[in-house]
Amino acid sequence: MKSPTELTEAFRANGLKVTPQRQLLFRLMHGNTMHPTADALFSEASVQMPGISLRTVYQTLTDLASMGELRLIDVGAGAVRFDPNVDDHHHVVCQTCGDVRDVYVADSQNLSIDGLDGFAVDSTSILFHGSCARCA
Amino acid sequence: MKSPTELTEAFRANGLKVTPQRQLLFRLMHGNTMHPTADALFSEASVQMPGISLRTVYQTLTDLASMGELRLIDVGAGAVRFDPNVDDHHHVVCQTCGDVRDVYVADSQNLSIDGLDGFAVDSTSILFHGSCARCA
DNA sequence: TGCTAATCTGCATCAATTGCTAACTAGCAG
DNA sequence: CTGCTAGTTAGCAATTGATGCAGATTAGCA
Ligand SMILES: [Mn+2]
Ligand SMILES: [Mn+2]
Ligand SMILES: [Zn+2]
Ligand SMILES: [Zn+2]
Repeated sequence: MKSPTELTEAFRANGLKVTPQRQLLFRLMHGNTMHPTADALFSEASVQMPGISLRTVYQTLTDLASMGELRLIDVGAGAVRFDPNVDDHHHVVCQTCGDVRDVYVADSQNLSIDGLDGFAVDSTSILFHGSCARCA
Repeated sequence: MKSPTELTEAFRANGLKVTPQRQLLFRLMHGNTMHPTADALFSEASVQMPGISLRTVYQTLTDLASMGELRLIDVGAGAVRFDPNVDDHHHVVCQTCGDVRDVYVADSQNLSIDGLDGFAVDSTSILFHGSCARCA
């Protein structure tokens, strides 16, 4: 994800306005490695800006995602996670505490795959399920 | 997934009863490659057994899953899919029509992975997103 | 044939997300 | 610096997928 300053530019360039709510979310997401849910972000944002709406959090995250600044991660349980890391990477989720961490997989393109005939693949997501060090 | 006859045995062995509703669902799921949702199965089941409850469909599918006879597949949009194929395999989903097909990935254990330190991995799911032949 | 624990149905509830709209405001034109 | 207006926000309703619950029903055994 771009920096808050760069996002300010990018939003205005797209005819979108830069509001205090959006700037706050730019800051909360920038460099965030927690893979937070919309609701978790809403809680954090509410500390600095009481009265901000959960709806606005969803809205802004969706905007950022459609601009390619965020990725949506579905770990198969509960709410979707938002990820400012748009590099090619994958995830591991702890099935006990729900923590999500980045995983980098080399040669994920060179897998020997059977069953993709007729399919044009756009993207691949690899999700590891397990137990983190703390929950071991 | 075991055959309807074998499941009848297995259910009784576990102290579970074998009802007409369950038998119907055993039959509908056996060899089913559609990766149906609970609701899709409910529709199919309702044809042969009007009045069957969606709640019963969920219940039975959950029972089968916890007996290891079914796998739950989350394709990241809409409802969970149920899969009688419990072999080690993965999936490709058409982002247009939602169709899900089996994919077999060789050497998925031998991936060169960075970021799993401290994590004990139980399972890995690989999901390919794309466009099927019909929706191309 | 009768008993009883398990099951089924139907409805309430829940969690996550999206739809809607009146009030508000960023950002530009004058 | 003002006023306008398209875009945004807050708050609440609605939707979707799934689970909780309880009274009526039934499989399976004595
Ligand atoms: Mn990530
Ligand atoms: Mn499958
Ligand atoms: Zn953990
Ligand atoms: Zn398709």
